[in-house]
Amino acid sequence: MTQRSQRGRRRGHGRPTLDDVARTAGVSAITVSRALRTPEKVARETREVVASAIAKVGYIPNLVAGNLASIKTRTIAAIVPTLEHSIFTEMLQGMVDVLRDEGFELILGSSGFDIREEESLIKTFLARQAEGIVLTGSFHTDEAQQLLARLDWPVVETWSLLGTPSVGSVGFSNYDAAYEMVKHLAERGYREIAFVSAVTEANDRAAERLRGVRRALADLGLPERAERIRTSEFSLRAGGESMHAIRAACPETDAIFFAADTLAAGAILEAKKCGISVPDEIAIAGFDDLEIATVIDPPMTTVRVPRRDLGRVAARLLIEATEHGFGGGVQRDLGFELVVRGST
Amino acid sequence: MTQRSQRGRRRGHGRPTLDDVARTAGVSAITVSRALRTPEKVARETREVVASAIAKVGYIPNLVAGNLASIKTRTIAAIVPTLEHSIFTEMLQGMVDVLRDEGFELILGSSGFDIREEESLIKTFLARQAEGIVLTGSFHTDEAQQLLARLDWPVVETWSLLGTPSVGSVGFSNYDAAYEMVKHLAERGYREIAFVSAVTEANDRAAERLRGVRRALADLGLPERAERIRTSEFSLRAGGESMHAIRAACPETDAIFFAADTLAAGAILEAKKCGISVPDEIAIAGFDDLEIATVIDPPMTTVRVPRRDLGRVAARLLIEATEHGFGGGVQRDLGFELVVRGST
DNA sequence: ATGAAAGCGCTAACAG
DNA sequence: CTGTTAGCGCTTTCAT
Repeated sequence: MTQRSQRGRRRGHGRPTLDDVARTAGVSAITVSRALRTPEKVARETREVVASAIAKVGYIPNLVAGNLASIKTRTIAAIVPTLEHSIFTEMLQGMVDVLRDEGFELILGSSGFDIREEESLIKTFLARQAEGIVLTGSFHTDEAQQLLARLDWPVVETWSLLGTPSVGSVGFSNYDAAYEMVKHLAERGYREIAFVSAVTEANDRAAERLRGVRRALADLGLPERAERIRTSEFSLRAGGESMHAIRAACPETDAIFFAADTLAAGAILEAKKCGISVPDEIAIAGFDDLEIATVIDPPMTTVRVPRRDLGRVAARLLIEATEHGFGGGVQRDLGFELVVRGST
Repeated sequence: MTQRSQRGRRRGHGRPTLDDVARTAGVSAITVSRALRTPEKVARETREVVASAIAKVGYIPNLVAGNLASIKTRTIAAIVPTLEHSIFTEMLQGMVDVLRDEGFELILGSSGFDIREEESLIKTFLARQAEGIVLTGSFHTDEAQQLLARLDWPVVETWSLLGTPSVGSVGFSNYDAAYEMVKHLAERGYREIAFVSAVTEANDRAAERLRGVRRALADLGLPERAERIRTSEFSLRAGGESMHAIRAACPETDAIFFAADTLAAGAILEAKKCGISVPDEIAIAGFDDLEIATVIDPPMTTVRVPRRDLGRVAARLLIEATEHGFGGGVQRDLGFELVVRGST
């Protein structure tokens, strides 16, 4: 029927194609294509013939060819800083949940908190024709930013509301959240407050939280001391170590606000181990509201952030953008919630 | 030059193509392609002309077209049960690390511990021409198994060594690990041992661990009581609840082996809260060796598993298989390590 | 070192 | 409801 079958294959993987199905069903290729993608446009009888031909030859559609022909890939890319923090993987789970429902697939990249690597991943995902890209935060390389702007590629930023990505931002105010926490600590009577964050360079979330802490300290007339503003690795152990370091440098410190529950939980565990009473000797606050915040003793005051919804909303925005166009760039403030528990 | 440019575009996304670059560089499309993929086969001078043409028109390669033409996608798919357990996301981080180095991309699926959903994801990833698939465990639907076998598609199974996937298995013996832990508990003098696992249906890892526990109890002449063999949700809270439930049903229980550190940690935290002494009143053992096992008080006896390496080795096996063929199916036992700490 | 021609396997466009 | 034709944008094959 086709040239290919008469001359024998010269390229290709040798697996059955639409043409093979069409030939054994006695219809044209486009009819098979329709039977698969828009069955309602194909006669019931034809559909059945096609279905059995598909089964007979063991046909599996080649979406790469379909994607090329239709200029649509139904693929969304996401770039997260790491797969080792559950806040990001929970967001990804939210994304995957809605993408799957809508027939999209997820290509995943992990940048290691390095915006140069992020840029490289973006380029790869553009070449792979991802129909949308989800980024973490709003801080990227100039080149990445310019590239995406020039191409007007659909982009959603998450965890922050500071950027102006083409499709939109889905996040909350890291500044406000940090500000609120310091305010809460002040209201509880703590005056010698320390702040520990994990990564800060090229991380606008961390930078905003720090800014919020500083502003709140200033507004509330509380002392800010450089020895009490620290960064730390991301681990339970590092949380405990930071606590000790701060208490060594500034023994009068009465509260520590950690920018991640993992750090704060590490501090609470370490405090217990050393017989340091929380919150009497030192108050501890976290950020994220991981499950451990609820079961640790004392339960931890923290900031609840809607990580799974971040992913869900980001995915929905992007899908809608690819299907109905986009413009302007929306801002979805999913908010945060100060959760006060016994550790402060 | 081309038909397309003379008649105006009728399809396509309108972005610059290889032909556009070729035209502005005054060379043929294939030369541009070579300059990009095998620069050493193109004259220095030509390369430079091409490079500036690429910059001038703002060309971005379309890998979908390239993939179709070359019948290679440099894409690997992974299906994990959930993105909410760090053991799986750490494995994924390991995969991503080597895939990226080798110029492969990761398409991600999350099955929700449902092998029917896994089957559906497999079909999608086949259609998307993933060059290899990484699965979790060796228990899949019959249809999925038959499909993969019939197509002889490159598959690696992780976390288990029980299956016979086309490329190989990367895991450890869940049976032996559980057996060893019970043996350890017995050696410590515990005789009334409980076992709590998370999901068990369609989960060969959990099933093997249970089998190992039973066999060990029998071999060591220890009592096995149905009330002490439980399944539980996966959370810290559920770990604590399971501990209480077991102690209520069998007060003589002197040790609980949890099939996940998260459960065990929840039990230790809850025990402390209730003034139950670990390990004196009840010993607690876990599985995974998450960081919390090292910082909790008392530190937790557990089984260390090489999650990151699981991903790395799986990725390498698959890449090698796609590049140099495969046959037989190798077995990579990455082992486990019993880590004895203060909780037993 | 460079090019022409012929696909890769599918779908959009336009009939009928 | 079904078919024909012409690509989608790239790489393979075979020349030169």
